[in-house]
Amino acid sequence: MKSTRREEVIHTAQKLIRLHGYNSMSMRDLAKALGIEAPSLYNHIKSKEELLKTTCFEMADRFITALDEVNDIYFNAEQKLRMAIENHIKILTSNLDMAHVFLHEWKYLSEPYLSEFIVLRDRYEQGFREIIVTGEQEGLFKEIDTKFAVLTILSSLNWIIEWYKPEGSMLPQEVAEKLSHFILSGLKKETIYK
Amino acid sequence: MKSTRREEVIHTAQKLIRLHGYNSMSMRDLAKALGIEAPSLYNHIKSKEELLKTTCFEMADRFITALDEVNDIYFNAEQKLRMAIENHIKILTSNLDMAHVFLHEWKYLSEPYLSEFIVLRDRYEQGFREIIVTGEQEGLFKEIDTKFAVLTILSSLNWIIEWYKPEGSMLPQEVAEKLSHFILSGLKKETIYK
DNA sequence: CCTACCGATCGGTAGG
DNA sequence: CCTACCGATCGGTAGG
Repeated sequence: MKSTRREEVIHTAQKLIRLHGYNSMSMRDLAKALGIEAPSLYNHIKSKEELLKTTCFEMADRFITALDEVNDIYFNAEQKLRMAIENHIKILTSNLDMAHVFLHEWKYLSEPYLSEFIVLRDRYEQGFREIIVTGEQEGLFKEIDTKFAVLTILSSLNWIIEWYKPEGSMLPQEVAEKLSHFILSGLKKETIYK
Repeated sequence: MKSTRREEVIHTAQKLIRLHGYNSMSMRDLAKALGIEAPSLYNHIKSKEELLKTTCFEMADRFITALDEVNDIYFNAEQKLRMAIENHIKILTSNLDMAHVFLHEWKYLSEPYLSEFIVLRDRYEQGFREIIVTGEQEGLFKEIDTKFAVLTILSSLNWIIEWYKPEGSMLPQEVAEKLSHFILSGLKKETIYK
C-alpha cells in the first residue's frame, strides 16, 4: 500500500486531530509526528484548514455516494434502511480518525466551506428521511416524526466511533445487524396479546 | 433571579465554549463578552480550566443524583427507564450550554480531573445498565447486549442538544415520550402474526 | 477592576 | 526539506 507524502501528512493529521481536537493540534505537533520541521509541511498542503476541509468533504462524498447507491436499488424500505445502516457503519469503522473529524470537527470550517458542508450533511439526512417515508407509505413503518426518527437513528449510529475497536472481535457487519434490529424493533419484548 | 459575578462569568463562558469550543474560546473573548478586561477575570476564577472543570462536574452530579432517585423508587424496569430518560432530557434541555460542555468538551480536562470525570460517567452508564438488566430479569426486555443497548440509548438522547430549541413548541416531556417510545418499540409496525 | 507586561506558542513566509 | 524569522495571540501575573 503505497501512499504519497501528502497522503501521509493528511492521515497523520487526522489521527492527531482526533486525539487532541483541531484547534489543539499545532502544525509543529504534526510536523514532529512526521519527523520534519513545521515549515516543511507547507510543501504538501496550503494551510492547516486544508487538512480539515479535505477530510470533511471526502467523508461527506463517501456517505452520499453510498446512500445514492442504496436508493437506486429497487428494494423495500426495510431492506433499504438495513443497507443504509450497514454502509454508514462500514464507512465509519473503516477509518475512525476521518470519521471523528467528519462528525465533530467540521464546525471549525470557515465560510464558505462551512455552509457547503452543512448542505451536504442535510442532503444525506434527506436521503434517510426518504427511506423512512417510503416505509410508512409501504405500511412497514409506523407513522412517525420523520426528522426526529432520522436524527435518532443517525445519532445512535454515529456513537459507535466512541467505542468501536477494529482489533476487537465485533465485525462492522455484526454491529450493523445489532443496530438495525434495535432501531427496527426496540428494546421491549413483543407481546403476544396486543 | 440574582446571580453573583462569578456565576455570570461561568455562564458566559459556557455559552462561548459551546459556540467556539473550549480551545478556541480565549479569555480575552470571555472578558469582552462581560465588558471587562481579561486580567479582571482572575478575580473570580483561578484559571481557564476551572471553568471547564466546574461545568463538567456539576453536570455529572446532576445526572447521577437524578438516576439514584429513579433507582430508589420501587417501579418496574420500563417505568424506571422512562423516568431515567425523562430526567436525562430535562437536565440536557434546561441548560444546553452546560450540556454541550459536559458532552463534548470534557476531553480537554487535564489529569487528574479527566480520570475522575470518566469514573463519574461510567457510574452513570452503570446505572442505566442496571435498569436494562432488571428489565431482562423481569421478562419485560429482550435479552440483549446491555452495554451496547445503553450506549445506543444514551447517544440518541444526547443528540437532542444539537437540534432542540427551548423557544420551539416541543416540551422536554414530549421529546422524552417520543424517544422512550422509539427506544422501547422501534420503528417497525407491530405485526399481528408472529 | 485596571494598566502594563511576561514568556510561550501559534500559523505561516522568505529564501535557499 | 531546512534555517531564520514574522506579527499575532495565548493564559496568566505584578502591582495598584
